[in-house]
Amino acid sequence: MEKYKLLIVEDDANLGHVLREYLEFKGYETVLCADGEIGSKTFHSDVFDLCILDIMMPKKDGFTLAREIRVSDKQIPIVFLTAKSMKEDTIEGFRLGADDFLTKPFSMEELLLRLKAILRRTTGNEKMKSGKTEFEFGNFYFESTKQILRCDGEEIKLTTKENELLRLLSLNMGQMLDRSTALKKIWHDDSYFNARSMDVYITKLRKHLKRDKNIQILTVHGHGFKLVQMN
Amino acid sequence: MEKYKLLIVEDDANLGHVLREYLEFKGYETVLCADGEIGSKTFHSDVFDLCILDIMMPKKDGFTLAREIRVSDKQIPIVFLTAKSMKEDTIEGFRLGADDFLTKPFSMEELLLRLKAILRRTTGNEKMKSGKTEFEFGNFYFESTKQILRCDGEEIKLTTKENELLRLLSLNMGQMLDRSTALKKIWHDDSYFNARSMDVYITKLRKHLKRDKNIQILTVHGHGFKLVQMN
DNA sequence: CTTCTCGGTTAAAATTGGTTAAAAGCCAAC
DNA sequence: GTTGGCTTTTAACCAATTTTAACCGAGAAG
Repeated sequence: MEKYKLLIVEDDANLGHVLREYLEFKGYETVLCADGEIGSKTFHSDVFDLCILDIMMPKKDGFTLAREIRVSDKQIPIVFLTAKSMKEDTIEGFRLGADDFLTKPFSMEELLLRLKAILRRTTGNEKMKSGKTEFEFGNFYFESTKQILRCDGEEIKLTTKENELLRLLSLNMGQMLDRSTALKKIWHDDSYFNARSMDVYITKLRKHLKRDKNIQILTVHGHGFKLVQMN
Repeated sequence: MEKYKLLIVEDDANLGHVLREYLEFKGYETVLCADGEIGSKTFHSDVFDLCILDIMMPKKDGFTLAREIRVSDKQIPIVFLTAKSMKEDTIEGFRLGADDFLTKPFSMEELLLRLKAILRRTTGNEKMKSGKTEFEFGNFYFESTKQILRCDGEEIKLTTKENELLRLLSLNMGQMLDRSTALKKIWHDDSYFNARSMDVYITKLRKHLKRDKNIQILTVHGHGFKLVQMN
């Protein structure tokens, strides 16, 4: 059984520590970041199922971070923690696609209940992201831990980069995968040459995916790519 | 029952001695290092379950050491000891993925409780690392203390290096083993020739592992290797 | 329609890894 | 000490992966 992976961004070391301890004890995998900037870097270099963001933080506040996160990921649930129950905050937060709000102080039990509710809701749609390693689409069966793409009994061995790129595309099946998101997660740097390199790998993947013409990588000009099933 | 193995890095000889004495009495195996540099060397040449690092130390402070440790091992729990309850320290520590903080003076009982909590949490995920000497995967049974790899009643005698490399891979079954981590732990130095030597041993291990085609060493280009079970 | 940017494809270059064999090192028996 | 067998390192060559480069075409903007 896979664990959900949570990104916690909280500058109060005590609260952060307590959150982390409690949620890990409850069976979640967590990554704790001490401010918004670190939170941003961490988000862009890993895959999470949910984000818990404090609003008031040094360097980069929770709303700004959420806005950034939404650019790369339209769906990931975001829960805000806020010290005062300011109405403006609440409104702006929901506008950004917040999935929940907790006003400090809150009980750990309450947080847990809400997380469960959100994950139950979203898991229905698209399943756990972080731990997902096997995908099925068209005639393909893709096992990313083994770096293997199967198609009608045939076994295609993928190289490391092919594998990572196809995994990101599969995680976002039907949705657009942003160019710079992919570059940051796989090449760890969004530069001209890495972008060209990524194009080369898109070509390679398209060649592999030719085995089922219903599965295609569409390009969203100026923004990214999208893995889709045509039927 | 195996013992957990703790790395203690503490420059105060008295405190270090007390810590060591107490924790060994409580059933842990410990290695005590007197400064950050020795701590670094020791970490890279053995396998531990948890690190206890003093922050202020001569030659190399605890944070710098933690940063180094995190490069090779993203998971190992790190507990910091700090003389003053400086907030900056705390924040920087958590950023690095600290699992706990203790401000001196602390009671041995408190330390013990916290260690137990952390080890209970992490042992769930990935089991005790340091003391594990026997592994089972596919048709193989690998006894690293005896340097023997068994497969269907057949007994393959491993050389020292083959044995150490297979042990590291087995400890990280399914996860990537970083090239430089392996080089530091087995060859004690990450250099060009040692890297080539390691490649030779990967070839040797692959030959041995051919007996069960479901067990494979995958290469993660530019980063390392991964022992996986294909079914 | 023209121009400019962005992406697609292919091939060459650079880097990294795999395999084999020979050389060097080590250790124990004689 | 010397010999012989085994382990480890070095070296050379080859193969795979990734990056860079060049060229071309499609799509957006004016």
